[in-house]
This record gives sequence, C-alpha cells and structure tokens, in this order.
Amino acid sequence: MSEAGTDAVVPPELQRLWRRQPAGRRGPRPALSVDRIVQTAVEIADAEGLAAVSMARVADALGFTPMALYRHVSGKDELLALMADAVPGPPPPIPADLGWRDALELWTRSQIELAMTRPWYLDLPLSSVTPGPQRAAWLEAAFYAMRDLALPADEKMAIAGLLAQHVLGETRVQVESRRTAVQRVRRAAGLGDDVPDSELDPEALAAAHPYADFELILTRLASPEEYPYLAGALASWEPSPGGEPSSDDEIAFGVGVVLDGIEAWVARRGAGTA
Amino acid sequence: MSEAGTDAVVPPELQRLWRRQPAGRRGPRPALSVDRIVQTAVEIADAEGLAAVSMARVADALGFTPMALYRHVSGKDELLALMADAVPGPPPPIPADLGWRDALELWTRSQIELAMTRPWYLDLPLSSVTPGPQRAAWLEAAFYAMRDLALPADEKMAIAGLLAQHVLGETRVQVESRRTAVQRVRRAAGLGDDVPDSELDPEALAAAHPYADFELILTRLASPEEYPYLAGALASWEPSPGGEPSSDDEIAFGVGVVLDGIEAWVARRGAGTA
DNA sequence: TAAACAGTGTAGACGGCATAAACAGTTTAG
DNA sequence: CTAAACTGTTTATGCCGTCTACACTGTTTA
Repeated sequence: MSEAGTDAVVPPELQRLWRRQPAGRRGPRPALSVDRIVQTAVEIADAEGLAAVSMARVADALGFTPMALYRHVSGKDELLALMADAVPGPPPPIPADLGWRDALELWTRSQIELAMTRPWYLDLPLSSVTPGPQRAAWLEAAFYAMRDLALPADEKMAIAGLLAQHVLGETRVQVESRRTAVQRVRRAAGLGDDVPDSELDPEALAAAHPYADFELILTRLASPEEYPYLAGALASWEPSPGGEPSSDDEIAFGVGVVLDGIEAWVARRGAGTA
Repeated sequence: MSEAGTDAVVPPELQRLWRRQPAGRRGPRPALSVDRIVQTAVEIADAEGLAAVSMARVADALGFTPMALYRHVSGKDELLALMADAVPGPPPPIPADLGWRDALELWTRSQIELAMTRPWYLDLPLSSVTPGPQRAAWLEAAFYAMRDLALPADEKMAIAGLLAQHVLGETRVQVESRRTAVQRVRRAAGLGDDVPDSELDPEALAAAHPYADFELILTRLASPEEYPYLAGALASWEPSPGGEPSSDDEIAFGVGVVLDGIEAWVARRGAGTA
C-alpha cells in the first residue's frame, strides 16, 4: 500500500525514467516500449549523429507511426533525456584496494573515454540534473570511491559534480577539436560533407592539430598590436619534442590538475586517510 | 598586395567572423549587415531564449525577408557561431598589480557571471574552437594574466583551456539547477510553462534546491540495496549551518579547487614568481 | 557612354520537423 | 456484458531552414 501511495506523488516522467510502470493495466498489450524506443534512437544517433534522430525516423526504424511514440514518451525532449541516461552504461567496477584518488581518476577517465566514443552525447541538451538509474549508478560509484574520505556528504557531492563537469568540458574540447580537424581535412581535400569520417586520410587528420587556425587568425586577421600577448605566445610556440601533444596528454593534464586541487582541499580539511 | 594574396587563403566564414569584408564592392550598398543581424538575434535570445531565434524571426524583426539574411551569413549554424563570439563582450580589465592566480580568478569568475546572466549562451552549439575577435580578446587577457609565469606557451594555453572548460561546466550546472528549480516551483503552483520566470515566487525558488529530486528518487524509486553509498550519503546529509549552500559558495569551491590544482602544477614546474 | 557583371533583396516553393485531435480496435475491471 | 482504459493510426497544422529563379542596383570595363 505504500507503493500506491508513494507512486501517486512521483511525476510521470520520473516514473518513465526509472521504468516504473504500474502493473495493473487495461488496454491491449503494448507492442512498443520505452526501452525499445530509446534503444533504436541511440542506434540512429550512433550511426548518423544526433541530428538524424527525429520522431519520424525512430518510429520508422521500429515500423510504427510517429505518433505511436507519444504513447510512451511525452515528446522529443523526454526522449532525449532518456537517451542521456541510457547512454553512459554501467560504471566500471572499482577495485576495492584503490585509494580514493586513483579510484576517482578511474571513474573520471572512464567517462571521458565513453563520451569520446559517442560524440553525439555532447549534443544532447543536458536539460535535467535529475539522474536516471544509470547516472545514479555512476554517482553511487563515485561515493564508493570516496568511501574512506572523512568528508560530509554535500562536499563529496560537490567533488563528484566538479569531476563530472570536467568530464563534459574535456570531452567537449576533444570532440570539437576533432570535428574542426575533420572539417579542415575535408576542405583541403575538396570533399563534401557527405564523405564519411572513415574515408578521411588518418595521417592528414593527425597532422591537423586544433591550434592550426590560430596561426592563420593571428597572422592574417588579428593585428599583433591588439593581441600582443597572444602574438607573443604564438611566436614562442615551439613544437614539443615528439610532435604535438596527444589528446591523451591533454586529458591527463586536465584530470591531474583537478585531482590535485581536490587533494589540496582534502588535505586542508584533514580528511585524508593514512 | 600582401592583403589580397593573404585574403584569398582565409575561408569566407572566417572573414565574416572577423568582419573583414573586401572593400571594392560592386552591387547596391547593402541595407543589412552581419553586425545588425547578430545583434537582433542576440536581442531575441535575451528576451525569449535561444529557441525563439529563427531565421524568419530575426529577419522579421529587421523588416526583411528571411532569405535576405543568407546574403550575409551562410546559414543558421554560422549565425549561431557569430552569436557565440559576440555575446561574451570584452574581457574585464585586469589590474596590473594582480598576481597570476588572482588575475585568473577574476578572469574565470567574470565569465561565469556573464554566462549566468545569459543562460541561453549554454544552449549554443559550441561548434567551433576557432575564436572570433571577442574570444580572442578573452584569450589575450588570460595570457596577460599569466605573463609572469615561466611556462611555455602551450602549457599556458592548456591552463586557459582548462579554466574555460570549467566556466562552461560550472555555469551549466548552475543554470540547469536553476531551470529545474523553476520547473518544480511552476508545477507546484499549478502554473503553465507560459508564466514568465519573473512572476514566480522568489522564496519558493530559493527553497527549491537542486538536490530535492534526489531524496524523492532514492526514497521512492531507487532501492537502497542497489545504491547503498548514495543512500548512506543521503541519510547523513545534514543541512549546513545557515541553510543550503548558495550558488556563490559552489562557484567559489569549484574555482578554488581548479586554481589549487593549477598552483600545484606551477609549483611542480618551478615556474612561480617570488 | 554602353554593356557586362557582381552583389542585394524578394517571391514562392519544398521537404522535414514536432505534435495536436479524432478515431478504431483491444483488453481488462466491475 | 458493459464501461473504461489503453494502444496505435490517420489526418492535419504550423513552423522551420533553405533552394531556385528573379528583378534591381551600383560599379567596372570596353
């Protein structure tokens, strides 16, 4: 009886997000389900990007009318929110003997890697803070990673939030710079937008580092008088030994810096473990 | 002559972004300009959100046909990119006597404040890494802030990038949690989506803190067995003295942690100043 | 001075999009 | 057996970005 009583309070979109459909039903058994809809939407996004995900497209892939989807999902916004929770998958198992810092690093890097294999994840309007089952599982993993830290819950939450933010930011930068590199290579080769990424020359892609536009801009468009320090930076820019820094290096830098900052905080609070 | 020669290499969308239109023209003098278009687009977004910005809407506000815009802008994507560069405005003046850390903090916080007054900024597809004149000016300011730091240019760039990332992430969290709070208050009051934010009860809004959904989820939807650490965190959650942490506190936490991390990096590189 | 031409704005149309309303069929509750 | 609840379909609306063809206006050039 607490079931029915509590369910009444939970808004319907949350019930759908957590897949809590009331059991006693009446009409015909549905041929469609939230899960099937979300899954094919994700497949379309994987194959052709988020822009290709439309109600009509998803319905078509399932062999239904567009309007059929609306019986299971309140609209496209909700579909996107459902995709956002579905996509990250379960968090990686965190070895029990890992210290909080290593554990958090694992947690963070897993997310970055995940998002980078699904670039369209960043195109989702991260509309809601409210977690679904998957994001809750990730959060659970973060709290597990910090279980030995003597910090109040709200501070742990802030730390997890900070790292999650960093994941999004870092991934965005990586994905964007890859996109512009792709674009540049494509244009240099005189190819259209319809050529798939896979056919682009991987060497040229590796060479097209993201700051290439910078030089062009600062030499051709921006006067050094207006941007003296930027111009100076460009002038002193020296190719690092062994070529441009890889994206791995950049990711390691960001994660390391943020974790250093967290470590400083932990130390200041005297919350570390022996 | 170097002018013409170089201009030929710069792609047209970059020329528009930097407002470099070739001088010697032929046809009738244009009644419209990139600047006017971008400006009214920004005005519409300020008033009604980014979703209200459509080609037709912008053209209408200017008293032109939708297609007229396409003479000055290659399409909607480019318009959005132009808005992205136009919106941040000039960076704040950085006092010359500020140390690098304080200067970077000023730089970072200014951006956060700016973005929070223009929530739709986060809705923009940050499609391009390539900076326009305004973003270049912000970058210039960052390099100015770090002028006394003995670090190679690429590391300074990485630091600026990390902070810029953090700005986006932090602002996103703030804006989103505000949006969900607004939504919650609206629903609680039984109001529709058409009620403007300004008419919402500010007290109720302040009370609707972003983690409110958490409790609901963990008590009604998620079993504590599946999310033990999360449940534990919720159980030990104690209202901090003086109410929920304000958004100022949260922002300070994030910026502080990241800067601590950067400071650790700088110290490790032995690049700090006396 | 006249013809060629590049550039600017307009008119109309197209296909795609999210979604609203009305309806017919199906299963269960009473 | 009837009423109610539910699922999927049909049809239609209005908005969107953008393509094409066109008329007009200045400048450049012959």
